Amino acid sequence: MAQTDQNEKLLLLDGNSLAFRAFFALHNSLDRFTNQEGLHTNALYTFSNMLDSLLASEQPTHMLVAFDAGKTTFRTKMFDDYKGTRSKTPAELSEQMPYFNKLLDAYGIAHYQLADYEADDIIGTLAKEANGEMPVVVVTGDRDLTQLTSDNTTVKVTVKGVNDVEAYTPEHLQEKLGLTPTQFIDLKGLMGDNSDNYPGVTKVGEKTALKLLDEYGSMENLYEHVDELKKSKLKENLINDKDQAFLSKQLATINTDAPLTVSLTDTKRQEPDQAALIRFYQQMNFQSKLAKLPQAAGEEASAVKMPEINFTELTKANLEVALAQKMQRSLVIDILGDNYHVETPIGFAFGTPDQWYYSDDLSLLTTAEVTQWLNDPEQEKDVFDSKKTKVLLTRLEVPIENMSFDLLLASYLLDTNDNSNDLGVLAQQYGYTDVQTDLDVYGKGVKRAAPTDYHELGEHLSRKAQAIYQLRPQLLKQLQENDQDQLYDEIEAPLAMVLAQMELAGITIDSQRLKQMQADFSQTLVDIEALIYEDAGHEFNINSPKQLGTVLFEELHLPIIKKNKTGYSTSVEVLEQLQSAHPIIDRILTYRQISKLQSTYINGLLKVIHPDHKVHTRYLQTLTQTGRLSSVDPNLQNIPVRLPEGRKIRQAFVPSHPDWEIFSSDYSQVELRVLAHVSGDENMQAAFKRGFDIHANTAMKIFGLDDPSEVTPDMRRQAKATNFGIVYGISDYGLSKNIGISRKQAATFIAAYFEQYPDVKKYIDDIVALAEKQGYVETIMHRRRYLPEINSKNYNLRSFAERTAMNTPIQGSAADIIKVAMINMQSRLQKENLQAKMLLQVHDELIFEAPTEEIPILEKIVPEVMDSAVSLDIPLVVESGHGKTWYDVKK
DNA sequence: AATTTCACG
DNA sequence: ACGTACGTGAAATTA
Repeated sequence: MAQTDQNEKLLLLDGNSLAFRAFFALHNSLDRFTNQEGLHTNALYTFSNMLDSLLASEQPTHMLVAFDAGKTTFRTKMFDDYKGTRSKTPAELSEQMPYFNKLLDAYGIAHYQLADYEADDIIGTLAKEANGEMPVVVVTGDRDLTQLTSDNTTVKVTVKGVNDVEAYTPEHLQEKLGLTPTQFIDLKGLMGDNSDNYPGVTKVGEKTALKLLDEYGSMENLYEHVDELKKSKLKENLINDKDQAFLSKQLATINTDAPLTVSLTDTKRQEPDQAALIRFYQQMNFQSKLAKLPQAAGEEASAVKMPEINFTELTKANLEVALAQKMQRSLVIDILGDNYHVETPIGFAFGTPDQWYYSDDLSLLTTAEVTQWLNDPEQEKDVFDSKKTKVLLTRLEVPIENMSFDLLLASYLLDTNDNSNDLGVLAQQYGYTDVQTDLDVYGKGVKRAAPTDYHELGEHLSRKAQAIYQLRPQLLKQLQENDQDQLYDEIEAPLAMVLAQMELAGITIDSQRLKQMQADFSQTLVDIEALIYEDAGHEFNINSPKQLGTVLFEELHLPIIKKNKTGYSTSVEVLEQLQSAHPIIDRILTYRQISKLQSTYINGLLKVIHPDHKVHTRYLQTLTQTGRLSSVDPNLQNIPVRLPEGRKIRQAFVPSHPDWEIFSSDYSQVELRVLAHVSGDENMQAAFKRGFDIHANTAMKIFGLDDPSEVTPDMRRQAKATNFGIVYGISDYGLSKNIGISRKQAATFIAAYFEQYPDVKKYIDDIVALAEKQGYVETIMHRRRYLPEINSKNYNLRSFAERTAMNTPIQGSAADIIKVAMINMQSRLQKENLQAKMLLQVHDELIFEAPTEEIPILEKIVPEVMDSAVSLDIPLVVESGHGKTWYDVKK
């Protein structure tokens, strides 16, 4: 036997199966992946990424990609209907198939197909040949190939998408299914294969087949003893389908003696042909792949580089010429990081495709010429992020009007999934490839900086401006086609300006108050720490779930309630169940609570206070999948309120002037009201129209009570959880876990709920069906969320998509409503000439500061504006409160 | 960079 | 037979 060379390794890929996986991995962005010739490229793109990552992780010296040769094989001769029910390969994939070989040639990787044989047989034959020569790794999307696994061969099967693989060795196969590789074939023989369309034994699926094999070892032995089985349907089926079973087994068996015209030596990897690779990437429009090529090749790539554009430096001398005519222009102002409240721009560019102007001299922005242009409501400005642009210019004390197109906002509305904050990435997705990403030009981490070459900065800024200009018509048209132009024009675009003002206003922090709390908490933490160490018998890091797990479950031997990926779970949920078991638990819970407040809220907030004594959050308007805002740096949408200790943090949020107050209004039960509206459920609508307590009302209904007085607090609590559950896309298991009842009882609740609110049930069923049919769901304002996984065969993915199909129209419509209210509110404050300022939004709540004398006015107009934001079948109810600090705002 | 935990609606 | 609530952001530890 030949000596096994430690360094040699053969990698065999199942080409067709992986091409399929690659195609469907990016199926939802199919139309974004086309090249200049209109060829779809998604499968090729994913496949080439897959190659890169496999080459890096496996480092094979030998490699071959096997493909199926055609429709007919020796198997179809044995069984006419073999793969007979396979649906036709989508045309968008077929057209890509010829290019896989070109790609592999450029990579220097062998590929092979053989008439009458499938890719499996080629792989099996080569794997056998390599036995004793070098180890083999097979990568496929098809679990059937696990029959090839041996001491020499590992079979990696893609789990989801293309990046996750499950590695099958004989040991793993044994562990997972209790089978040897040979028994796997018997498994297929007994159970058949739906996708390959061979039958196996009637009514025998994986479970039954595994049981039989566990008992009898093989199909042959099973049939020798089939008479001994006791009389049953199973026995009958086994006997009747015996021939079918053995035929299926034959079909499932991979032929490891295929008459290949290639051998192991032909699979040796060749040097990649860089020039061919570059040509291929260019033909396919894979800009990101071009960019990642090694240096030498990269230079070659940029030698054939992007088309020319006209850009020149803006100076005092050409300023007047640059802005001479009134016209639509695009404008780009760049900073290196994310925080436009503190960073200084590195440069800007504006103009039209005829001529772009750029500069890093910010003082040019404050010249009369530029200011006049920016401030002219008759001249349209196209930008990438209008809120950011507005804030940066405001900080430079330059007013701006009429940013009529915001590429970032528009693309977010079109598809929340494929949105990106990097213009370069986004432009590429829309097939516009003449612009680099910020990552490419500015770098990342400590190396992030403006290019040393000023000209290069100018080109990048100009190309970005050009991309905005060129994408505008395309995106506006798509918005119109989606019936989303109102959502853009009347909600998101004006909201961006409102948010800019709120962020700029900021909210004042009483840092003395925070520091005082900091000192108190420090002392408390030291005290509890000592007690915990005493309980444990030694010191350890309480903040480390790992160390805490060791102390609780190995040293103190407390019962293990739940595990996670890395070990024992120590979450509140678990600790609460252990509370009675040991005094250390209560102390840990207190420690956790205080240390959370200390690190996230006290220290966290102190870190981000500006010299004006305020924090200026950034609202991310284009992030969430539902249309909500999110808040970062700091997050002001999760300031503690539920527990009394944490709630005190709110005492540090104060008005910016003495004799002013904090004022706040929130919607009462918006999401359930939205549900009542969109479902049209009469019972639920009646409860809201009559002003009932909705949770008590639900309690009466599901517990079958006649009078609200019979509702106990616990019944109301359970009904409330059920109401929430419905909004989240309920399951009996989830509800039972949440309110601590049995699953069966939870199921009864849900059934009673649907009986009492029948149209809610109907709505849930209908919206899922609609999502399956059209691939997306919508809010009342036509905000869209695509759910590509709604028809997935994977139960988890599909279930998740179904729950989001139910939840998104509700959460998203509530977001629509408060956004409208915010826009109306801002103009109302201006119209009434009030000093009051809108400062924060927390999903269903708006927070203001105002001189004390304006509070009575706010008490009238804020609820008025909020409850009239949209007109629903049921009224919207708003509750308000005010006080010296945010803490003192009680409703 | 990933994981765990916990704060909010 | 299977594994579950929806949407977020930040801090700390660990790898």
